[in-house]
Amino acid sequence: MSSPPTIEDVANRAGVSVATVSRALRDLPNVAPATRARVEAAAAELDYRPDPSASALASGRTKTIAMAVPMLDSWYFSKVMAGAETVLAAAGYDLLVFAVHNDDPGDRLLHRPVVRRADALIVVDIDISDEEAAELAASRIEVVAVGMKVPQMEAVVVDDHRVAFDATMHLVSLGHTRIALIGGVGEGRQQFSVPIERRAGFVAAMTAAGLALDEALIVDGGFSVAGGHRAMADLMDLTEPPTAVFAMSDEMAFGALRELWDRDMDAPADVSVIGVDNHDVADLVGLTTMQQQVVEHGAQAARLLLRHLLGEREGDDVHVHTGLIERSSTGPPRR
Amino acid sequence: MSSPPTIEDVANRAGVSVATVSRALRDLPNVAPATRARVEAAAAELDYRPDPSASALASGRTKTIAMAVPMLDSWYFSKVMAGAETVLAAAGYDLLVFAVHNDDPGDRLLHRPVVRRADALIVVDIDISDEEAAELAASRIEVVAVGMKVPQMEAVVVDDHRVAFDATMHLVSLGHTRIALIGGVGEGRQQFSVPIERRAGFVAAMTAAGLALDEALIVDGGFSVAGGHRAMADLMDLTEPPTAVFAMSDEMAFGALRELWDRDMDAPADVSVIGVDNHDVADLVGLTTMQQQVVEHGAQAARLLLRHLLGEREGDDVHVHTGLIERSSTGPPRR
DNA sequence: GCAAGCTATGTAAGCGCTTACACTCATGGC
DNA sequence: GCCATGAGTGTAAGCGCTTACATAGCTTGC
Repeated sequence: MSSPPTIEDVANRAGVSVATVSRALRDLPNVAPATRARVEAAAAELDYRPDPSASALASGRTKTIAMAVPMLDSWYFSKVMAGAETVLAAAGYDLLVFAVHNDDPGDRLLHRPVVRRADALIVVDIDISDEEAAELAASRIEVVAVGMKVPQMEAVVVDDHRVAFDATMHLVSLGHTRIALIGGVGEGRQQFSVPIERRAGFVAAMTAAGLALDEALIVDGGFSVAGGHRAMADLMDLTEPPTAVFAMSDEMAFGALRELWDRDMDAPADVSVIGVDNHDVADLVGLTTMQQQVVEHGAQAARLLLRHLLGEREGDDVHVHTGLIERSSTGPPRR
Repeated sequence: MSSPPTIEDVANRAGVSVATVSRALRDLPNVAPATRARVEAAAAELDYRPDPSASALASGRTKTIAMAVPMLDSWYFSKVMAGAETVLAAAGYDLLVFAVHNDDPGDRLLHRPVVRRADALIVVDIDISDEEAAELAASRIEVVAVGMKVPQMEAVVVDDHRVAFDATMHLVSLGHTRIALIGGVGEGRQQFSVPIERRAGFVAAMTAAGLALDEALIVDGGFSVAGGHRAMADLMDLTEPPTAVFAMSDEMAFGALRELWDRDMDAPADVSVIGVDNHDVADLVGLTTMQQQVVEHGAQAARLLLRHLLGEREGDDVHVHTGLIERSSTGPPRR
């Protein structure tokens, strides 16, 4: 007998029907304790594990959660993924991950075969059109968003407006008046709320502080180290460069720092730099940042989803908080 | 009709049998071009996508690859994952990821239900006993290892002995004689070849250089920033601290640098530090390192696996190479 | 012109589960 | 003592595909 044991093998060995085996092994009621024990013993002896495909086909539930991210090899997404996986694994769910490139607008989530494999979907920072959101809401699949806000979809949300406002205000309070923003919207992404909200928060803070808004100081860093590097180069090439920079992510801030060092400049002596995330190495390079509990974002999304799958839908977003961590990359402007 | 269309709906609409639909949609031979076109049109009109569970149950193939890593939120693993996902997605396979904590020896891979969902398994830096390796080899599941060498299992391998030898020799060539090793084996991991080989390479280089081996200079950094930090603290507290450190990973090297800076010391002025990986921020902090094409490790593993699944098994490991990237964290010892 | 050999298609038997429904006994209230 | 009740178990019908096998129609060679 080389192929794996089936439920029938277990039933024969335990001397009961397959239905009883199915019930016993899934802890359903109406199974006599003695029978349950016999079934469990038989299953253990045969090293039986139910076939997930068969189980999914018969029950309609896959016990799998899919997770869509713009890219797999980024610090933020791997943290979110880790947080979700821990919670899901504990609940007996498996995690199917896939990348959806935000710059490919034809790539509709629901058209991905992978989504059919899952009971639910966690979307992280994916640009979703209203139309697609409606399609998702109408589908069989439960969806929870992380990071961005999509109409009708529950989410683990950061108050991005406030994060940006606070970060900018930190620079303002140090005395800066010429403050740049390194953000990123990118080509295909229209609805992606994170950069939009953070930009709005930045603008609100500048306005609140009575500071002029110079469009030349708002540049795109594509949420990557390399992008932040380039963006900072552009800023420093201006005839009147900024004295402080708010980067929408630590990775872009790293790139910005790198560019300063390339120019034999330093933070905060020449330019103050603040990021968002509290990346693992932010501490190492002394980056002031708005801390996020990123692993917790994933864990919360997973918990929210599990509640949905149990039918408890209270329709409330989960709000996660941020806070300023002051390190050595920000300080008063040079006079 | 709220539930998704089935193959039967497509068959009715196209006026053929379900068998023909199945064949037409999977590009099998012996389908008349006109019929195929009609089936494809019907499928498109209904927005039909086959149910993966049903397909898996009937065919025995899930079109899914599972990937086991010690943890999801580490730079190295997320890169490997990304490399594999890109290749697998292009071939129509989905990626199921899960964490196997190396310090839990009771956690056998084959006993994980998740593995039953997959046609094949990529294991990355997982501590696998010979017994478990044999069990895997005998199973229905194809397995490819990344990073570590397991008997009977094809792998994407780094010549870890050489990496360590070369890194150590770089320090030796700069004139260092008191060289420390920050590595990591950890409790439960007995067979995990990466630290074992790297340690051997370190020892070989020291011996080749005619240098004394001081066991006090070999410390555990657990392959994390925090662990490297602690390890470096222990080293610097020695009555005779090292003048150079070889850390088995960049993340541990970052921790080591951090500890130096905490002590108002610097690399390479006080201690030279070299790592392995060429982590995204290694460049930023000027870390000398042994470069690895980590994304490529995952991609190669995926390609190897796809070949296996097509029945082409040539039994050859894929070797990936490393090279020294000299930056500012290494230099001659202070005299 | 006909058997042999194709190609194109259909028929139907599973794949290994879950679950609605039916059934058999105990048990208990009256 | 009888019927309603409910706990424990079995029977069997799917779930939506894949695929071995059967069949029907066309070529082709001689």
